[in-house]
Amino acid sequence: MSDSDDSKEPGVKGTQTLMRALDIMDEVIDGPIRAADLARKLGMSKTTAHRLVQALKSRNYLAVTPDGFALGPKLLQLGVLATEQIDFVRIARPFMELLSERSGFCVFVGKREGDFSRHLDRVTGTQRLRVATAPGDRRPIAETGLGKALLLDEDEATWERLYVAAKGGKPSRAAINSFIAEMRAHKARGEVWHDSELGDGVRSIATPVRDAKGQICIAISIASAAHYLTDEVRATLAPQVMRSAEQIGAAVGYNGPR
Amino acid sequence: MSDSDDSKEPGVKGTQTLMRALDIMDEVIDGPIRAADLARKLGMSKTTAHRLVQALKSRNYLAVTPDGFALGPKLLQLGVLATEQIDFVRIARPFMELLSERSGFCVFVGKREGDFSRHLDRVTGTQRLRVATAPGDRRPIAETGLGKALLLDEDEATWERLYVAAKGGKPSRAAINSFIAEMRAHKARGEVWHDSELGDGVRSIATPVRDAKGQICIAISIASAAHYLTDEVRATLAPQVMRSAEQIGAAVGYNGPR
DNA sequence: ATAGACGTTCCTTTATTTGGGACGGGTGAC
DNA sequence: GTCACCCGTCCCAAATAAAGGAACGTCTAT
Repeated sequence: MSDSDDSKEPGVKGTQTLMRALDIMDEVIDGPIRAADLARKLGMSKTTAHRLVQALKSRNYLAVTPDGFALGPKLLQLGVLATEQIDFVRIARPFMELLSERSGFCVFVGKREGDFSRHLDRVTGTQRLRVATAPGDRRPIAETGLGKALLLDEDEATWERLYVAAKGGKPSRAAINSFIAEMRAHKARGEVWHDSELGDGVRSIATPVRDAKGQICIAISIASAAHYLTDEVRATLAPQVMRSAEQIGAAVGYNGPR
Repeated sequence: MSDSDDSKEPGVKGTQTLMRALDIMDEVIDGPIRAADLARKLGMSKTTAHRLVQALKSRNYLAVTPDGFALGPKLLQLGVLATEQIDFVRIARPFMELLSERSGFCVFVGKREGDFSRHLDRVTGTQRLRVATAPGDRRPIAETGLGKALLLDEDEATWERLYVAAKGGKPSRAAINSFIAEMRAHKARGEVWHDSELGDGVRSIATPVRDAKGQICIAISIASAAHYLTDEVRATLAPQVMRSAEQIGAAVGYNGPR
């Protein structure tokens, strides 16, 4: 299965050897595979497949198993280091710009910091009215759409705790239950539809982005005044936001629910 | 930091392009680096470095940052998948065989399973007297040398809990304290020196193996009758066991304490 | 304004990679 | 038991792919 490599990648020229080796890596992703099978699948001679596989193995990018070649230990190392080096914001940027351009709204990205959400970056849309939230802002996580998106994987006890924390005082039982009910709806939808409780008429659509481990690492959102982001507009935009989040997820290695 | 790649790797022939690309990956491991610097460091023309870097980037093995090139999102994906595919036992095998050959003793490998340690594999040494533990055996984790090695990163409360669990009944406070004191010594040494409390005269030297995340993933041990594994022999073998564990760690991507 | 550094593109030469072919070993069928 | 088939491995001549010199545009620091 997997996608047969039909597409003639535009690929940089003058790197056939490298590209073929990386093609091999892509095949091995699907599980251990025999060198001879690689040659067939990728349309190269047995000799070439053999040579590349040996090279990859000598660098520990591949490991030998009784079932053929599998991903090697070097990838464990690189994977961990990549996690430290990768800057999710930078990767997300181009997708955010695209989303902003298409929708005309401001797009935000943020991550969780303990019980808070930190706004990391934004792309200002063409909209005249701008939401004031600036990169760097930190807000109680249960208070913002972005924050709530970051919480979709948490359990209800955590939702309650953070909601209470966000409210500072002691919200009524009814308020808490109402919040949890909303969160359930967001979770079911996979996307947060947020109306600010501050009465400033700010509305947002926020969606979590998942990393290679399937965990929520950041979230993106579109925010504007309810005047612009009407129910109707929201219904139109919601799928777009979600698609953008999915694309960013794919860019950071998310493989989809498994 | 890291070994400068001075050595003319024996490397498979007919893969210059691939090797150079992987050399680039190795350089990028140390942090974002500029294409021109890569060309200098690796002794290739700026053009070549540029071409390879572009190719790597097009496959998401590298990402662009303001500071140069960094590890890319593809590695996140591969890292996670590799974790699932990699068979620690298979990787450890050759090192265990070497250790067994050099020391003459039985070598074991095992992993943690909750509150138990599971023996996964062994290499039978030249020793006539063999320790009965067979692959597949499961023992209370605080009861074996291998198990204790797997616990070196745990806190003292956990040590106590597992010791009590291993003892079944309620060991005396003195026994518990003595166990914890021993564990402290093992931890400081980075290696477990174990004498069976079962009175069967079994002795072992066990050392944890760390994975790419620095976490203890498996442990290896040498075990034999105290008659063979005398204090003197143990002192000689201990460093060998530790070196083997370190080599296995390196093979699974451990980067050393950071 | 100038000099240096970086990223990028183009083009020719060269050396690297390619793949056919052959060998040895292992496995299963007959 | 022999035979046929498929695997991984090795060798070598041919040809293609990759190397790198040179030149350009841009940006920054001097």
